[in-house]
Amino acid sequence: MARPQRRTVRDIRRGNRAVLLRALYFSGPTSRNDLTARTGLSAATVSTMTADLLGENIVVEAGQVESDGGRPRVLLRVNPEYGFAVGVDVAETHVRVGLFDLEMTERAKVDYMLRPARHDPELIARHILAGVEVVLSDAGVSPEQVLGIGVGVPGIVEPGADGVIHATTFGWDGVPLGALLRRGTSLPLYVDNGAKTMGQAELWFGSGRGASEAVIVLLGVGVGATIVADGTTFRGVSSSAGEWGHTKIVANGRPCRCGGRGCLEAYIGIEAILDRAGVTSRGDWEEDLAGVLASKSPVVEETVTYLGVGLANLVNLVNPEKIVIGGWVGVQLGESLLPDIRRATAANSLAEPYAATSIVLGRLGPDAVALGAATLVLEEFLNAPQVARITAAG
Amino acid sequence: MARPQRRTVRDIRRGNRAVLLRALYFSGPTSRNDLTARTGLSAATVSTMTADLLGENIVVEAGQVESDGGRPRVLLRVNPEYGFAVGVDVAETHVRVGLFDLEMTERAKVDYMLRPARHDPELIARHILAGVEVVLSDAGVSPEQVLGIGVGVPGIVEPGADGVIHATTFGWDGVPLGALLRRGTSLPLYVDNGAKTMGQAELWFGSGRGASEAVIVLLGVGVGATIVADGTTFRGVSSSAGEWGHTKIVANGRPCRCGGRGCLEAYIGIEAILDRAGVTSRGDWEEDLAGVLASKSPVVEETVTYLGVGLANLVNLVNPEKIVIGGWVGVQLGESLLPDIRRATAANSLAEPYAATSIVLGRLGPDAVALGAATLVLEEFLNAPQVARITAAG
DNA sequence: CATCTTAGTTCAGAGGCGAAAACAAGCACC
DNA sequence: GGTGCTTGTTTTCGCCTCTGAACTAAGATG
Repeated sequence: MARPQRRTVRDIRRGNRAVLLRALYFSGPTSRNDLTARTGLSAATVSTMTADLLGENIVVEAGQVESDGGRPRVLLRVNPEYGFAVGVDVAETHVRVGLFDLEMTERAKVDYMLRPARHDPELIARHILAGVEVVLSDAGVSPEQVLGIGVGVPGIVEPGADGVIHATTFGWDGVPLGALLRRGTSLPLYVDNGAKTMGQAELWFGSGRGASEAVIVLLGVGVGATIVADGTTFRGVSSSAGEWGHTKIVANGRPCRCGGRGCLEAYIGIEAILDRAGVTSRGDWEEDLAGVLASKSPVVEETVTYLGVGLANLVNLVNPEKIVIGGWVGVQLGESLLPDIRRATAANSLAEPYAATSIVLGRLGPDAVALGAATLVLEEFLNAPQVARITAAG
Repeated sequence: MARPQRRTVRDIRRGNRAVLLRALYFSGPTSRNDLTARTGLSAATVSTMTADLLGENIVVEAGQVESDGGRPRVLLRVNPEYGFAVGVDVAETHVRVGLFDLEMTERAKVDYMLRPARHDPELIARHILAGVEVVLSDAGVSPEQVLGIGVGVPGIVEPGADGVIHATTFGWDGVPLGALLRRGTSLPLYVDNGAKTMGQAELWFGSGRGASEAVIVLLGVGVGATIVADGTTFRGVSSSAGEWGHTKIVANGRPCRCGGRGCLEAYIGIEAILDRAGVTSRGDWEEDLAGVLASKSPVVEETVTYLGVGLANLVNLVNPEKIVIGGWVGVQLGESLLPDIRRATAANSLAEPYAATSIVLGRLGPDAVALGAATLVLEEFLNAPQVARITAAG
């Protein structure tokens, strides 16, 4: 029942151009000849299309490589300075703004600390807008060169132009962050859930690279997941798909801060782990968690079991080829306990889907949220790179 | 990271043809004029394309309708007799083979009872092949008119041409049913999990009609789900996605026939319900369940709660616009308890995704498995209806 | 019967792709 | 250095698809 759209001959060009650009982007420096093989396009088409892209400065030459006996291949690659993307991570404790070139190399960044419980939407919007100006001037990039701004936020982001957010932890219920930002900038905006942007980052540049069906889970203060179907983030009807943390693993179990009972997050969220271990934190959760892990307390094993149950449910329901465990809690747990986590998952999932899944740790650090947010911009660029742009760089 | 394919001008035609045919199929009798509006194609294209389709007998005229003042519109529709599809339901107690025309009207059917525990693959394959011959001759349809055979089976079906099946309840572990059938017929074969074919049927012709993001759950002896993403069944990497019945809702809970503990199926599968109610069945499960429901035993409320938890997990994780409850247990429960089920689901899911979801009962009876299996053939036909076929009908 | 209205068809033109020919640029060898 | 060989890239040409516009079809109306 998929609803295909009508197509016209122009769409072909656009689509093939995206295919070509993606191949170029992900294969690194590549010759035209290789591109015909990789894309399946004819040499003629590759030739004319690369000529266009070179003319628009989207693609640049990148040296030559000799070919045994014949004319050397000219290597091409996407011009990393054709444009830039801003990635923003709005977290509980800080707002981070990063500027990335098209290769996703960070060119500048700036942090704004948030006083606890100070999550005024206006303030956050001001931080973001100020941050954008700062990173641009730090890196010497002009606004015209920026392809867009991606923002990762906690909570659920409604689909639509206003970027309306529901984030219980912030006390935000229906905050139109996108609209607030729109007042201060005319650049394209992409607002998405932070777990999803992190997932996007791991999918494109981290441990999930190349996977077409995957789940990237984020274990931190909150617990979330990004479900990737057919290579793209699965969003569901109102963009909240992947709320794994509040799926129930114990009917009528421990109370959760969401108001429910028995949520996964109520067992393996960092606060839950510490609580179950009887630790009263003095502020440094990472240290606290390390202490629990070192203690050989039964809480560790229980945590692994609960996580295994949660992961197994994903294995059964989603049947991914890869599960990436990210977030700082996830990585800290996984470093020592990955085999146990795998075992616990296997014990709770069906044999066939479990056999098809590999469970790995995330590779990107906590900056992945901002990187992933910038990747939203990159994705758009790779999908529809047709607007001719004027750049000073090159 | 979706990987688009290169396209050539020919693909446009194929794609637009599919768009047109789908519009024609789902809008019923439609004029060319309406089709231009519905498909977005130009009148010229619609004209030439419908001429082709009429010439191939895929589409036929279906009367006229006057248009105020001008030339009357000629109505067109898909020729229901252009081809036929066979749908097969392989269940624990029987094998059912149905023949459907393109409008999915059943033209003939035949049942083969299976003795309990008699699930020899060869036997089942023979039943299916014999059944195909029977329904064809009963309906007076020749094999050349059949577009394909869809088969719904229990258990997990590996992707690939051999249709390899893992069905614990049948004692099948790696049975290549597709290959077995291939020996006896040269018609196109589509083998899929029965819960998925039922889901497909509800999605196309039942309560799920028109939904793009949906979940169709099947409650019966087993418990399963079909996850629909962007209008198509989501299969995961090895085609086993949707194994909802063995997701855990009580870590370390009741033992399940799958060997695990705390599976949803161990609470709301029919055997589990009866067991929890202390009923020792004398064979008629439907009656037993009716008895339990009438008894006002606390088991009923518990069952609703467990189901609510299971559904809530789907709401949170998948964020569907619609959940369809199917399967005979599902319908029997839902008939009296749907409001309670909704309440239990709401209590265990996040507010935003719950608000976006409507929970409804399935509309199609137990025949939906075979119908859905036939729909696999129909789907293929609507996607790529390009092979010119010779038919006697029309 | 002339005119109006709406439906459907035909035709010319633009834009796309691919096959193959042509061109480019090295290497090897005499 | 010239000649042929090999491989990479560009150009040419034919075929295909879509669309807009002109055109034909068919009924209603007065």
